Amino acid sequence: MELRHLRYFVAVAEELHFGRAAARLNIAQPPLSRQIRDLEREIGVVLFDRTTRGAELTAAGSAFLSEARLTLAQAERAQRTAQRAARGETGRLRVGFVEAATHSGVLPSVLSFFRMHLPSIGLSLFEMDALQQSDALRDGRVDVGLLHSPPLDADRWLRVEHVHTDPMILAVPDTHRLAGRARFLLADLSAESFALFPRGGAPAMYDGIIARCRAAGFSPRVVQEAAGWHTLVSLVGAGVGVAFIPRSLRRFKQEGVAYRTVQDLDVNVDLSAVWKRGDRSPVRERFVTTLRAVGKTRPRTSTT
Amino acid sequence: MELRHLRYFVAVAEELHFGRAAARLNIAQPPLSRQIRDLEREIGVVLFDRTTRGAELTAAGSAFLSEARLTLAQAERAQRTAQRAARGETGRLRVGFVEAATHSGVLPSVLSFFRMHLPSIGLSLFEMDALQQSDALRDGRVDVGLLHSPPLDADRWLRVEHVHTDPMILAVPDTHRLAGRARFLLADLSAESFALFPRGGAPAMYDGIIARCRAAGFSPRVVQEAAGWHTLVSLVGAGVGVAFIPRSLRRFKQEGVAYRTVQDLDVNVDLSAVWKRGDRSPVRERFVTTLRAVGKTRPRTSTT
DNA sequence: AGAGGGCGATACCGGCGCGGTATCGTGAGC
DNA sequence: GCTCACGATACCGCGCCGGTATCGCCCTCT
Repeated sequence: MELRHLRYFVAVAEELHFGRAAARLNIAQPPLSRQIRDLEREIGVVLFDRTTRGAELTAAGSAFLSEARLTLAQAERAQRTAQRAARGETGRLRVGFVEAATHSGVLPSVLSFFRMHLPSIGLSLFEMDALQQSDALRDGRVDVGLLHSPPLDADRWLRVEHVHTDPMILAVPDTHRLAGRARFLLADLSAESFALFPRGGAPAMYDGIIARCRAAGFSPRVVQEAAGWHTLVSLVGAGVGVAFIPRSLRRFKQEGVAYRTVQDLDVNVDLSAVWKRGDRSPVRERFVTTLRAVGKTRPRTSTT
Repeated sequence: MELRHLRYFVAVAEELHFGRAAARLNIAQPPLSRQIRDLEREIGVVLFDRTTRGAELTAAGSAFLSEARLTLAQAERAQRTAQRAARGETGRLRVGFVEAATHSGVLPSVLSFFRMHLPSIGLSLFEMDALQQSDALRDGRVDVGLLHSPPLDADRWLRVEHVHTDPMILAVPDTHRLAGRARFLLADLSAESFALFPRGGAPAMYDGIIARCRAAGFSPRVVQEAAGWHTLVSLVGAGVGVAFIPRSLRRFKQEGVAYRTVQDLDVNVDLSAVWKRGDRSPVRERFVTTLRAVGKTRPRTSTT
């Protein structure tokens, strides 16, 4: 039995007339008669009572008709589903992301876009640091990662695309002498205590900060390491010292903490998407495309 | 797209290996590769990533797989449904019947048999007299009728099959002189008042009764006509007179009514099934077959 | 009652497509 | 670097689908 038989059968069942059905199917009447006969022989059931003025459904034919319609509809749906999946309009995507993907507004924007325009895509979100993302990508536990700086061997097996940039600013206790000054330079921080993220999470950014400080004539005294930007801000609020944080965190108001721009810092917090080389998943491509569009529009709203 | 494509696709998706899938399908590998390629071209979607060690599903292929399985299952179900309908194991049957079909036990037996062995057949029951059944059959409102005597023109367009026979007995008020006698003859009723069913409902039976009475030397004095055996019994209970009823109604105990056998009455209440000539409905055939079987076994329990 | 028309079935033919064999291209593993 | 395994490609033959011509039947109309 083939779908052709079902299509022909439904046509005859609807017309109750072999000639008209054949015309509708753009074939001649004799082949149609033969196909119906073959169908009847194959399933071993007489589907039509042939009369001299047309054809009428037998009880079995009637039962078969509704099931045949369902089958054709299901075949149609199968085709459409595959096409939608190929266009990345349906499916599932597992995303690993660092905290900054959230408060930079990038991830929330993408999520709301997907919920709005691609509701039949299921997004699974996993907050993890850069190393965890690397492992998860390798093991196939996530399809795409959002992190600050890609692993060192990224070129070998990953594709990386820069998505978003946030300038670094300084968080200081609001009782701190610098909180009272409108503008100051990196060199003014030479005597401060710093809370800083561990180098492993984003080596390039870490090294960039250290290099700028050395250029300003000092080596920062790190009194506390902590992963997570919010944690750093909390440490500043607790009086541990000052901390470099992405500018988008300014929206996070913390008791006892003021945010200040360091004029000559010139270090950025980058956000990049990474995925396996050769991954042609349309949903992943759709996700990255959306990230790209969001990265273009986001900065105006999130960094002002 | 044909079911063949889906069958082949599912095989490859399950084996993830064109060669093994081809072996399972009992075809060679190259035609299989071509069919899959044709399928991909037709729906415009790449379903497999071919590698040198086999094949793996793309995201779209994965989405297509489950839908393709559903389609094949639905096609299978369509076929089985038609076959079951052809064997009369599923479908709907509309039955017209006279009251006696119920209390003779014939209809209840068939109903319980269907409920037990053919639960997926829907039976619709319509109590109606012989004339109504004739019209309903003609209009296609019912598929089969159960009545006492078929319409006069039955041979032209109906098939009739005798199903059940019940001897006629007499219902008398229990205060009646005859109620005290163990045995009596038809001639003993010559002076009685009779409640009788209208001739239209069962002409043959009516005429039979009249003829037997005349043969016994009298013409019955009908004081009340009424359709429905239960109604006749009620009239007897009300003292209107005596009435001929089918023996199976003895089970119906009515205040003030006694049932007696008239030794030389020898009139039967027949029950016949009727349906349209040329109706090949398997469910109807199944119904009549069951009636036949029940008619064989019923008499022992219902008429004793 | 006979002729005609409409319908599905049958007979037969031609071309396409399915499935076959032979072979190639390629990537992985020893 | 050779070999092996796998899918792709090339080409062929036959079966099946769809075509035209025609038949047989039954209903209708005159």
